[in-house]
Amino acid sequence: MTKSVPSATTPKGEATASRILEVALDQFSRLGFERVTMAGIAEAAKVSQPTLHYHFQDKEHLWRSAMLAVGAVIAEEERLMAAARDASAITQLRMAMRLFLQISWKHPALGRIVALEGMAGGERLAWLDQHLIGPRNRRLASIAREALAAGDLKAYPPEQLVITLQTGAVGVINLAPLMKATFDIDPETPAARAAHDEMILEALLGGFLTEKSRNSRRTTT
Amino acid sequence: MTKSVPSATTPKGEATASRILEVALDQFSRLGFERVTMAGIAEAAKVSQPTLHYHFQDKEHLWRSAMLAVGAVIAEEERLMAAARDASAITQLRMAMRLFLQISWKHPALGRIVALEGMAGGERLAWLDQHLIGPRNRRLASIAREALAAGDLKAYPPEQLVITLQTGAVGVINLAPLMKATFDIDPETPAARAAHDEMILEALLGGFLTEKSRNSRRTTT
DNA sequence: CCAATTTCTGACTACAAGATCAGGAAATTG
DNA sequence: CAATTTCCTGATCTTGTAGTCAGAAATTGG
Repeated sequence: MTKSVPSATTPKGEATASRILEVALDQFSRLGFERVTMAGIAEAAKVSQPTLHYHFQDKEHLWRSAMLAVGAVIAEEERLMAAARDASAITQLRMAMRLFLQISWKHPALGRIVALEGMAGGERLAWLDQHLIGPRNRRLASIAREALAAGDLKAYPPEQLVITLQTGAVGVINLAPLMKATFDIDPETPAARAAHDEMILEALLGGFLTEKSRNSRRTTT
Repeated sequence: MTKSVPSATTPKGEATASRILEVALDQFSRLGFERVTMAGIAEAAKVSQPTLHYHFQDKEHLWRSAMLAVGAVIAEEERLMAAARDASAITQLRMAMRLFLQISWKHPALGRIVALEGMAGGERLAWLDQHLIGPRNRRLASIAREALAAGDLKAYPPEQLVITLQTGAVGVINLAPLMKATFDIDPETPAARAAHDEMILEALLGGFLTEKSRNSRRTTT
């Protein structure tokens, strides 16, 4: 679009760029776009502030680059989902939830960013919707619609169902600071995490299943 | 604490102050603290920017005042809950969820702010925890613990359970802009809202109940 | 209707943060 | 190892925004 950045061509350059991206992703996801300062990122990445502008034109570009880094993770998820395209809709949905949890633990940034921008609206949400979450969520909704038609899901609007499942699943993960403040609990603890995963897959997802599909449950890792 | 604001003593003054509060609450909850500008609030409230400083010392105080305004709503909720202190824990929990939904629709600001600050951590979260959400959540958790002991709830950590229920319940409400962007759906529509409430109370909450308590369900409005 | 008090504003200041640029350091290449 | 290119930084500019202040406007009470 604009004069593309000298796009790192040297190992050294790429190393710094990716270090910056890592820090940026973490901060953006935890604090949101405006609360993050270029100087803060620079400091955490052990570079001077203008270096950020060398590798990524401006804050907006840096944000997008960080998002695309997460995008790679989603792509991976999609790939795994595609491998199971023949399975029943309800099986795909279960698998999607399991994957969603895995990813959310490994990259909490994604869920937090979606929450932040999804509440605010605006250009960044539009970009996220177009490039990252839109297609995925629409696909999930259509799978839910299928499952509903097959009588495996209770009869609720698939879009609301999908969003509710996801927000419920990542609530505890996103709100880790709140959990700490209110209950003095760290959800990242292996025990807490295991309990959470089971709770989401059994109780939360289970609540949306019909009796029929709940009984025919299989393969639970 | 500091020299208290001339604390509105004239009808005119109180009127503007509350108009400012209303605007501030809306903007803070939708955008988060830093994305909101004093000038923006002033404009929306049809006053000059220094007026904000006249009624509320600074941005921080304005934010807190706005939060306390929501606090009044929570207090009301607490009052209603207190009236049912004799009911079984599981009944109280059901009632709490119904109230939570009602409040969330009427004052979406609360849920959004908790989400925003609960992810970021920091001083404002500490303040929120202390003044608004902490006591309430701890009480809910202890009710959940009771219900669990009574064999009405599946055996998951009550704290995580409570947060998951809440985040699931408000997900669609908080993420209204995302629903619009991705699905072109407006969750505020009476139909969508009714479907959502039913979904939360039946499926979401239902998923966490034991068979025992699910069968003995009563009074559903 | 006048004086006192509260309410509000225009003009201004201070400062934080994003962005720019000239030039130096480091790496790469022939 | 010299030339060239990439990478990085200190210094500086610019802008947006919170906050101040003197005084005008409006409101209230006698």
